[in-house]
Amino acid sequence: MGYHRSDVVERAIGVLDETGLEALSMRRLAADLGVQAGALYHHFDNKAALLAAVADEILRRGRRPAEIVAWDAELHLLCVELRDAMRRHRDGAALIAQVHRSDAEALERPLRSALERGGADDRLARVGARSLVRFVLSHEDDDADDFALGLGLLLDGLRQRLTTSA
Amino acid sequence: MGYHRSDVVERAIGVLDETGLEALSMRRLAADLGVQAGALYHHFDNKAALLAAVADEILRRGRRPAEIVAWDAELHLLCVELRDAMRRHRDGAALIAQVHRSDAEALERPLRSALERGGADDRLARVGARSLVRFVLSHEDDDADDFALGLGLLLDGLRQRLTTSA
DNA sequence: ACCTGAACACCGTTCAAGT
DNA sequence: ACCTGAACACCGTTCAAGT
Repeated sequence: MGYHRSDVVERAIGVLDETGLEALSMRRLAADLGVQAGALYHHFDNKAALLAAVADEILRRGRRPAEIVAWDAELHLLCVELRDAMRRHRDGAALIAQVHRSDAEALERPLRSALERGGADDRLARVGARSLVRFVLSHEDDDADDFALGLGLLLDGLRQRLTTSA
Repeated sequence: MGYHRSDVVERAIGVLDETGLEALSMRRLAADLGVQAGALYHHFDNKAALLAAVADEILRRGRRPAEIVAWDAELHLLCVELRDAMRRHRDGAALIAQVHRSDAEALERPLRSALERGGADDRLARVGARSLVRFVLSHEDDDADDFALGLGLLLDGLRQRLTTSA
């Protein structure tokens, strides 16, 4: 009766939604799966690796199909996509923020690409992508209008530096 | 031989600097003070209250004298002050961010005042202050130039909404 | 008033031993 | 290959009992 890595991840998402990030312990998850806590270490090096896999899966499920839009509209879409994905699960933002701390690259790359497409140099692309991702991760609880307003501040700041009056 | 609330806070800051937030446990702190862990609960309701007192003290020590400057310069100064205070201690940003989650008001109030002075309505003042505080708290590790650039994005976005072409 | 000692109900992680 | 059982080294919090 094989149970696989993906089963662990799915059950972890279940525990997350039911009881929150704080209660998502290796022991609790193992009990939920009907195994000893130690057994999980055959599938994941440690808890951080498990949480990274959970965050990955949540983001994967939230991915939208590619569209061809202007660079600033693309940034907006990517931020909304991230926000929606993390809000689909209890403590989703806290989880993704935690994982993001040790792997910022994955989350920021698509935003950096959009910024470079908009004419940003390396530094502005890096700083802009980072600011946007962190903005989204830290505003999970805000209502949609406040989120849009705050995001607009950053996007306007970026437009001001990138728009070649045309 | 009385030891007081303030002694606990000061030793907690010591432990923070020496070993980081993760190692700052009630047990570790108590051992450092030469008492049992339970004794700390005579001075603080729980760990969260202790951490709040520590964050308070760190911010208090970082406070600058009041100056009379333009609203946007004030925002800049407040953000730099917060950044400097939190960077003075190991995991300072993580600690202050944690405390900020359950008491956003205290940290955001001075920024909101500056924004209102600049002509912001309630909503823009609230959203702007929140975005700025969260920006600062999430960029502890960045170098000063990247911080200034990211902060500039937000400030420009705010100026664009508040400057009455004069 | 303040503290000890001891308990309660947890953690993440490791690892010999089993199948 | 995968899991159990048990251990190791921790947590935050409570509370009767002591001074």
